[in-house]
Amino acid sequence: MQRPTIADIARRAGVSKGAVSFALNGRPGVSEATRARILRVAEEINWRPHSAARALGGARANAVGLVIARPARTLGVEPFFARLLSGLQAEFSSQSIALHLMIVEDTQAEIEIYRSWVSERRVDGLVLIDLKVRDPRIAVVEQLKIPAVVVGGPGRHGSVSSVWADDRAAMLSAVEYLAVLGHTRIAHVSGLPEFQHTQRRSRALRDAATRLALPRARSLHTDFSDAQGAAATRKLLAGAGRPTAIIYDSDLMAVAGLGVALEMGVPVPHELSIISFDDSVLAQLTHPSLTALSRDTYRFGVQAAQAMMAVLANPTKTKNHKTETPRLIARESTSPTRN
Amino acid sequence: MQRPTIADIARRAGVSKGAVSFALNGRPGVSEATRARILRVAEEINWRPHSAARALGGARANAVGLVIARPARTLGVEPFFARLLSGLQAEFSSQSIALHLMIVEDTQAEIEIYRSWVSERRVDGLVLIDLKVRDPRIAVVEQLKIPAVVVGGPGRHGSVSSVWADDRAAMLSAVEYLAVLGHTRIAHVSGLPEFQHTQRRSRALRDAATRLALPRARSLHTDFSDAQGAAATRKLLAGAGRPTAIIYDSDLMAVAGLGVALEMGVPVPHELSIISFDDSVLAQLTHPSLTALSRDTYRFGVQAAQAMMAVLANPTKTKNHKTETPRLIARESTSPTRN
DNA sequence: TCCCTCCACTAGACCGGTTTATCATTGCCA
DNA sequence: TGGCAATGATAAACCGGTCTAGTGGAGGGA
Repeated sequence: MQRPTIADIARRAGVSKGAVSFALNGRPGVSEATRARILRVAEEINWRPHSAARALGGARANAVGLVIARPARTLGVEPFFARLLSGLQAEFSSQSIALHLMIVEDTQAEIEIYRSWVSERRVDGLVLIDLKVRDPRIAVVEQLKIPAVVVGGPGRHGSVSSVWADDRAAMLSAVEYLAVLGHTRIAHVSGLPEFQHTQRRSRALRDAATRLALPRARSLHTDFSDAQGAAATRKLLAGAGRPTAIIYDSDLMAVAGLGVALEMGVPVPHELSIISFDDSVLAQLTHPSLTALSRDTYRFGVQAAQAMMAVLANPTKTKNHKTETPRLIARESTSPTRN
Repeated sequence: MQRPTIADIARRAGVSKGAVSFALNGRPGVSEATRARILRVAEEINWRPHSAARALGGARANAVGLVIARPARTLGVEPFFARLLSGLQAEFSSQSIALHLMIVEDTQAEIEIYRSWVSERRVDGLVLIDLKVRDPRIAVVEQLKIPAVVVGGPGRHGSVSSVWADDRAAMLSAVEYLAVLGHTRIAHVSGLPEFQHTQRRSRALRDAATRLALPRARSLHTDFSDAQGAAATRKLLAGAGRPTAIIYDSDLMAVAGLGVALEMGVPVPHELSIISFDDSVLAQLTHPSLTALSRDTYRFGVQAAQAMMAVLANPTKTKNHKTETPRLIARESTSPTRN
């Protein structure tokens, strides 16, 4: 027999298709005895649901969509994505939900994909990452009426649930730590300025600088690449009155920056302290190892997935989940100023 | 109006559903004039195909499945996966094919997922990675009659297409390079022994050792984690007659090994040369930077995707695609022996 | 005993496409 | 002019489920 269908089950069990459907989906309408018999027959002939047929009737796709709008190569270089992805997937897997993944060039293409996935019923929900300032995707998912979770709030994301970490508090703790060590000239090599988390970090730095009366606390924007991270470092270290401490928005850039410093003959940590705003093996394997604002990105992914499943279960109830604040792990790349 | 269907188009264009279907799929059965009119109406009411309805009729799912059977966390740590994934996805995206991704615990679970995806028509094809010796998945995909591509042949993968790199030649080039530099005690910190590529590399090392009359050419197996890479290094360096060169099966382990060597006071490259059997920023950012067998993993992913699409286009025609052989890029971690 | 309700189950419509069988025209050739 | 094939289009079946309206029979209360 080709692929068994519920009609086959119905015939063998001597009942109707409807009864089989009820039995297989655990809903009332059949007696326990009949249900057991139907389930046994289904097992016997190794029946599997046909997702397409189910979806036609308006049922779940059992998949969640994730679109990444960055150059495809960065996915491979940036550890953050891979770890987030594995956390997301691990949690979804436990509910047999697959991840529908696509990498596109820009936000406009991302929105197109959302529209087509939703209209084709390919996914039950969407996970949005890299929340931007005035992000156009928010309006789109609200209009499409599809359950969604934003990774990286809180911000203006309307009625959409979010999962976020307190970047501001993390940045403040890093600056205060450096201030206690005697640093006054602190620089920040940040990511793309249109991202909300980049803005929050930059703003936190400015606020802390004002409060602690630190001069020259400035943020240099990059595209998150190691190349631009290195270039920013070179620029910072070449100028007069160079910083005694640099905070990098990713471990990749921090490692690149460390390389530049050593290459330029600036000893770390003796003349330059380095903090990475993200932790991974990368930060731990360098010499000196990097002081980092550490959080469990894998777990962050797990929490995002849980938030998604909560919204799927009850689309009307949205919520902002605050996750653990990245906390400073002091390693070898920071020390008191010599002064 | 709710979601427009072809029935809506048919009504507005004054034709039948069948004609609309023919027109939209560019097949004969309608005149050019009618086709143009139908397409215009479809455009007007912003019609999108309903993938589920299509799939019911036996059409394409426009998605390819990838299951990774390793602990979810390694996906985030191992740069190889992420780069492969981005290459795959980039190529698939160009044909609007999505990647259906799932991470599972073991091969058995992986096989279960294959069965359910295929029977639910969720995917048009499968990409298999981490080919093992006598891999049970091969028989499964052949039995399921689903187009598949194995990443990392050649080996016993029956009628399934494969994409592979010549690990053997790469390993030989690395060993010969070390031999020319005067190294005679060469060790190999490898990955899981059940993987075919691990075996090919170990065997190539043994063969080269025999041919070049090198004593003590041995392979130590690990699980690819940085922890086991470090442990293997510690073991190698602590013993008497320690190796003067170590080849690591991944850049992650190589970086971890480098850390151990420096920690144990073994200067690199003066007393120990290190080669990484995989290249990435990781290998380039360390000090000293790592000599590596480099290949474009992103491109490897692109080629795997192309092979997949070739099989999708013509399932009967399978082929083994050999990709570029990793070539040695000499950096700072290798030098002649002092002798 | 009659009527009503509840339960277990059935028949069949339905979801949105694809595909096949059929039909009406038209054009061509003998 | 008749016969036949090719063309353009239609109606209806079909894919494999879900879901709703409806049916028959058992049980309970008056």
